[in-house]
Amino acid sequence: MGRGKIVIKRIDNMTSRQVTFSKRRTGLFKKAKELAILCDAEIGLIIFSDTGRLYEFSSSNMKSVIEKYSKAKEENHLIVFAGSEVKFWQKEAASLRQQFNNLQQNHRKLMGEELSGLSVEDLQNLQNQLELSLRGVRMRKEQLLFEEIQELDRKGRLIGQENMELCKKVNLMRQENEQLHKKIYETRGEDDTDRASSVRHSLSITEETYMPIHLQLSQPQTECTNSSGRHQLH
Amino acid sequence: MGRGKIVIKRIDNMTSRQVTFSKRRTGLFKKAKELAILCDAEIGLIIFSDTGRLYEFSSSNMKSVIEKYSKAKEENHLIVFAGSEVKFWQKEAASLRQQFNNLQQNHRKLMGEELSGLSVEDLQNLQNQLELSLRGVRMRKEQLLFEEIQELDRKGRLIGQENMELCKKVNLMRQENEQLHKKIYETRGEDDTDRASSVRHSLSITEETYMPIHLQLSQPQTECTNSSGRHQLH
DNA sequence: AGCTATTTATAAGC
DNA sequence: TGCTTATAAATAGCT
Repeated sequence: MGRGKIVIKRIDNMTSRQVTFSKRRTGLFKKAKELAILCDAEIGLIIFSDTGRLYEFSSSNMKSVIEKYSKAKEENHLIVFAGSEVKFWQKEAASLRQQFNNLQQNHRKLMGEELSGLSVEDLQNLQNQLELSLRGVRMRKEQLLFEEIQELDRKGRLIGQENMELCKKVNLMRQENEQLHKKIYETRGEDDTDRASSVRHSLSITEETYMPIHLQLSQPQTECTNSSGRHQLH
Repeated sequence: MGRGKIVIKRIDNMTSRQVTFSKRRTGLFKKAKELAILCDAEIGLIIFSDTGRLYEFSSSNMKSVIEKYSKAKEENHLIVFAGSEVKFWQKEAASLRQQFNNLQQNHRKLMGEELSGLSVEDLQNLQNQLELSLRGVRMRKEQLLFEEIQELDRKGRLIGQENMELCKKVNLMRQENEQLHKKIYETRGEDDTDRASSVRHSLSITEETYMPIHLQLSQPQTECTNSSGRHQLH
């Protein structure tokens, strides 16, 4: 039906293939619609172009047509596609649930719950495991505490050194100040005594404040990691 | 295209509707096939007649067309039919896997593994839990052992009593025997001395064997009970 | 089912 | 992609 007769065979020319696709697709949809109306049929038509584009027509609604189709088919070769996938995931879920339950049972025992089904031997093994775990946990905790103490100690020393430096500076400055005061006293006589003494006083307070402070942290060499409440770390 | 023009509207006459359905259905299938071949398209066509009969055509295979359709669609309005079930189970499996992993992580910690990410406080909590579990397990074990000992003790006593009874019986029988021997001796004179003495000897051995045995289990009253391999209880 | 007059679809070209 | 048109194809009405 056209200017010339054609043979039904893939059209090689891409452009004319796409043109033909567009025209015939429209025609097909039109005919499908007509059939549905004329004959009261339920139709679902899905077309993927060679470029993967989806075109669809349904006299009612594609979902229901496909569902109806699946139902009509599953009597013969039951649940082809979806079924197998559903089954796979169901099995997966069941297996996971099983694993989970096993682990949970084990876990409960480790938590000291549900011990009623266990023999003395089982209980002994469980106890051994718990003692092992406990040792591991205690070791790890002590390791952490030890490291934290070391760190604090290091910081303490640094601060101490800084304090020393500051003290030295303060002393130097005090000496310098005193010499300056002397000079001022010698050049100006006695009228400025008040001011000089007040400055001196404030300096002496400063001196006290900057004296090195002894930190009460753990002793670096003796390295005792005794954390009985003395250090509130973390 | 026919002897007369028709309007696209449901055909009321059932016979001609069925005839038209048959003719146009054939035509539709033919056109669908042609489109698929000419334009390299993937087509799925599902038709239900008004009587519910299924007719289908697919250029490749209906299952794959529907699957492809579902995939293409699920981005928009999520998975049509089976897809929803699959998705449900996939979610279920994912959730279970998550739960399982969480529990496993917890479990590893209780086993004293993978402690590196924990703070001192976490470790302290873990230690407390383990100590609690350990106490529970030890208590349960001791309870079981205690019960077992009690049971053994009870059985030991029963056997001891049984032994007593047997001893009494043996003594009674021995006395009876001795009296019988006396009688025989008195009536027959001295010719049977040999036989009598031999019987007496065997009896004296038996007497020794059946003496009450002292079990060494826990002392209830004073009821000494000695089960060093001689009684295989339980 | 087959026939065929007629309508409809569409190939080719622009 | 849209329009035109000659022509192939589909099919309505009939048998």
